Amino acid sequence: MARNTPEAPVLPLDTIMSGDCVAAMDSLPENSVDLIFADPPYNLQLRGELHRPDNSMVDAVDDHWDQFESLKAYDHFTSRWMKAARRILKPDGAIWVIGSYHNIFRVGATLQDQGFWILNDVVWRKTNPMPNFRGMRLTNAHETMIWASKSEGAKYTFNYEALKALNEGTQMRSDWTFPICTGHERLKNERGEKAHPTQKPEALLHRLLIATTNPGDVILDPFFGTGTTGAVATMLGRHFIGIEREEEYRQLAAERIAKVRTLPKDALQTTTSKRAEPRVPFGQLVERGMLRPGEELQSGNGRHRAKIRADGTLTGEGVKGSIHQVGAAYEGAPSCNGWTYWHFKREGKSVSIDTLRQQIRDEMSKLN
Amino acid sequence: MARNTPEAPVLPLDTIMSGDCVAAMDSLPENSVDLIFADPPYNLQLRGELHRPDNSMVDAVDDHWDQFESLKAYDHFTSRWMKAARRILKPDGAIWVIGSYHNIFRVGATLQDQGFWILNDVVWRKTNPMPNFRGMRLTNAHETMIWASKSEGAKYTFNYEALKALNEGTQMRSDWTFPICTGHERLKNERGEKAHPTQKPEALLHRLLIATTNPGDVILDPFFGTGTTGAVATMLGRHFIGIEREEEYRQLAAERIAKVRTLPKDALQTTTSKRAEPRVPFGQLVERGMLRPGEELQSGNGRHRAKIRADGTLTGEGVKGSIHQVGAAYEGAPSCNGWTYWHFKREGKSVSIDTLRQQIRDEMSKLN
DNA sequence: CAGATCGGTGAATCTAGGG
DNA sequence: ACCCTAGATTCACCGATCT
Repeated sequence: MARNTPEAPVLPLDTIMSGDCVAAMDSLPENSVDLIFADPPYNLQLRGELHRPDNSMVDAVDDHWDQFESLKAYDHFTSRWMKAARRILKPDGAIWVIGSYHNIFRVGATLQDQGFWILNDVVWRKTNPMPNFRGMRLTNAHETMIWASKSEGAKYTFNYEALKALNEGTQMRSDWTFPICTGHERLKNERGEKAHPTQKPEALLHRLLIATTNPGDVILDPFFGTGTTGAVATMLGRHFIGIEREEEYRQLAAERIAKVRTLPKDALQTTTSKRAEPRVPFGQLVERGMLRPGEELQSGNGRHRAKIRADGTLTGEGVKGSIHQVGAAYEGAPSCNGWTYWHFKREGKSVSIDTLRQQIRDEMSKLN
Repeated sequence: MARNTPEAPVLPLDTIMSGDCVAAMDSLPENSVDLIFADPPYNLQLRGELHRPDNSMVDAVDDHWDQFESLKAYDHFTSRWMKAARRILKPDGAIWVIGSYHNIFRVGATLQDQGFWILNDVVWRKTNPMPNFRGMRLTNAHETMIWASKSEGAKYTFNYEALKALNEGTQMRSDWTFPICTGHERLKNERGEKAHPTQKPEALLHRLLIATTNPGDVILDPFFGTGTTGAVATMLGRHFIGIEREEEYRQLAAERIAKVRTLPKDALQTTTSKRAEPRVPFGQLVERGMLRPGEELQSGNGRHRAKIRADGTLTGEGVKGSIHQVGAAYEGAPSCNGWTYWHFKREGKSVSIDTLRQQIRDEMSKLN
């Protein structure tokens, strides 16, 4: 618990410090904060401009604070802030760091090198990531968070039951699904543009703080930005200490947090969202070996046949395409539900491929 | 393509090499394999197997030093096998490495340090992970795979359209959901126990090989285990080279792969990208009389017009140039795909000039 | 007013090939 | 090495406006 007593040196609770985060952390007493949440620059290495297929331009992260000269310079930066963070962390405290593949491997290795003990890596799956516009790679649809205690064997905080409750009674997994921060939650500047390029969703911090802190704990965020950590900490009855170099962000964060009211104790309810049935791509039946490339499907009416290819498309009678496209072409129809149209043979019987989809859905319904 | 000709040194295709993977890789010619898939040991306490960099003795010491030494040894091990792998990889080849939070950060950092260029990190979400029995942490429900090219700017293989097809028409994301390897797919030893502790599901390799290799490519797996990579590569018409130290695993893998049949060629064909299609100059439509000089084209949105000239350029509204240049100028856009932008009239209907290009391409494909 | 339509946008290492 | 040009390329969601 945080308490400013004569024994415990005074902490600047619920305030936003300015200046360089290393200097600011060095000014705080050692072994004094319960949790550190760090969202450091990712060291994205932009090349030129990127346009969407409709020719509109993508507003990319090109801020000066994300520019580093080399991997070595980034490692040096990481080492410095992490060492300062480690000093002020209580022995039983913990740290979270979020990043993408550009920086997270350097971050994770540095954590281990400094004696932190990794407890989990958590994947934030974005429901609505930005697509890969040029079709050159996979859609970058997740970010990685590392959760680590100060050292091996330390008694970290983990509210197992609370998380289990958040997850409707089954253990919380290491993959968390949330939308990116958009809409009214996204802070705007006076010009109506996004105020900060990388504002994190409050839902992410909500789960993280419920999981690994208790009411009254002190959470330090050395890259405070527009203060999501402070807003959620305040709402959940925790204390925060923010550090942010940019005056504009400090100002916005302070205004934002001033509006937040701490929830009454009994109000921390789970937001359970019922979801539609998950979409199952036909290709998954092939990947999983439920159907084999080269195998033949028959239409339910028995009139048509098509062969499965390795990428989950069908081919036959001069047509290629998805199960829906080929079904529609065969029937001369504008559209066709391939899931009910196509059948396969098992033990002499004709079975709808939809039964295989149902098997996968049954598995998936156990996930988030 | 893999071929053993006098020019290309002989590769031990579709075989399992024995011994230490570094020694085995060092015996292969440089720049010779298309893809490396590596599933290295995760365990950081590998003292017996690892060569200590300084040959110092490991005895009872404090935890921190012990952890540091073991990280150092693991890094050394990683560095060695990765360097050997890098030498035999073709300049336009790529590597995949799979791991968990115990080792993946060290692996990723080493990849970057050695000059590999990360293309994506991919999360394998397990539908049925082992629960965390003690309730002390989150259920560890995923593993991380890193996909990297040999160097920045290298021309890696990525079958974008095939993956999009596998995902039923939308871009494949960086999170892949599959069950862990169980049931009949899981190899058993004579005692009925699981033969290998970390056998990977074939579905994972199926997607990975469809995504980043072509039929005939050579895939090397330095930690072959029970040969999932070899089994799936064989099924998909790719070549493999396995390296495995344990006699028992080699034996099981060989038996397993011997039972696999390569899929027929037509099942292996996957959806291709337009980028791979032969280039057709617009002027050819004019030369062939499909469009006539002097004829007018309209933009798809109906707002603009241009006249065709005999050399296959367009003119109108004070602009001259290629179909792309004039479209871009009209729209005030940085670029424009003239093939989809421009339309002509036939029998009262507006038809995209791209349909004419397709006619020529269809003719050309018959010449092969 | 409900529903349809349209425009905007998000941590991105985002082209290929010929001269 | 650079320069230029052809031409390929997007998903989920939010909010404002229109019907």
